[in-house]
Amino acid sequence: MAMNKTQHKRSCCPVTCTLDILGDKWTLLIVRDMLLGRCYYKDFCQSPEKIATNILADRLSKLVEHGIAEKWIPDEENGREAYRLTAKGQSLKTVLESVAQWGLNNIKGTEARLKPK
Amino acid sequence: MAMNKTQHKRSCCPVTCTLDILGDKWTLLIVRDMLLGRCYYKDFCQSPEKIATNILADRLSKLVEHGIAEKWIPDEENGREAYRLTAKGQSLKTVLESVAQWGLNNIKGTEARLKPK
DNA sequence: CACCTTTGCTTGCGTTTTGCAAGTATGGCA
DNA sequence: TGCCATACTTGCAAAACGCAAGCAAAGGTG
Repeated sequence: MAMNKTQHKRSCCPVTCTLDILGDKWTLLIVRDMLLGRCYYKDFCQSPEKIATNILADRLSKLVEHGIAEKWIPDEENGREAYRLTAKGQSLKTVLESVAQWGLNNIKGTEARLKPK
Repeated sequence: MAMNKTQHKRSCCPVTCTLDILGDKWTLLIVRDMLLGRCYYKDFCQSPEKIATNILADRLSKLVEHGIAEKWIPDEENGREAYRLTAKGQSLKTVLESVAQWGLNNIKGTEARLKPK
């Protein structure tokens, strides 16, 4: 999948710059899952939207690259690698909440169903 | 440009459904411009991000199709067609504000420079 | 400790979307 | 009536996406 070439900034508008990082159909869904406490690659694959694995790998590396997420090893019995949000990533919670609220108010058939893991 | 086939809903999550409509690099910028009072095709073309005209036409038609924007004729001396947000579109203001605030807080070099027209 | 399964990716390839340039149709104005 | 600005559409190459398959490494099992 495409790697990061030095990316052109379309403008200095904060909306534009945020969209340059988060403006696609998948990135915020991964952030959503992380906010719900999911952290393993497998967890993201199993979300109901069924992201393709190449897209997932690409978005995770970009989230890390932008300092929104980071890799770490949870202290559980198995020492598998995982991902979690940085403070910068955690601060996306307000964005996610406003997006979710707009969807609930304006799109019929939506439902806040996902539960923290 | 690709017209709307009956679109598959990835899940009932309000974040997902919102991203199915707004999740790309351009749509929210058009909404931003409309919130700032811009309404003519030309106005959107002249924003600093320099959207391509085929993308703009496509996004405008999708915004209208989703009931976020509508065409209307302003009562000015010239009777040109224009676009404006519906109530549903206006309610995206909170989303835009949270996105803009996150950008201002987390991306260096961003600046809220655009002024209402 | 050999083998099997799960996990976390990468690769290939056909389809869709994007970006850029050029072309066209329509309305307003002189 | 002719010109110019506006509001698009069209064509095409390049990039991104979506799907299936493959693969390496870690863990668990007998």
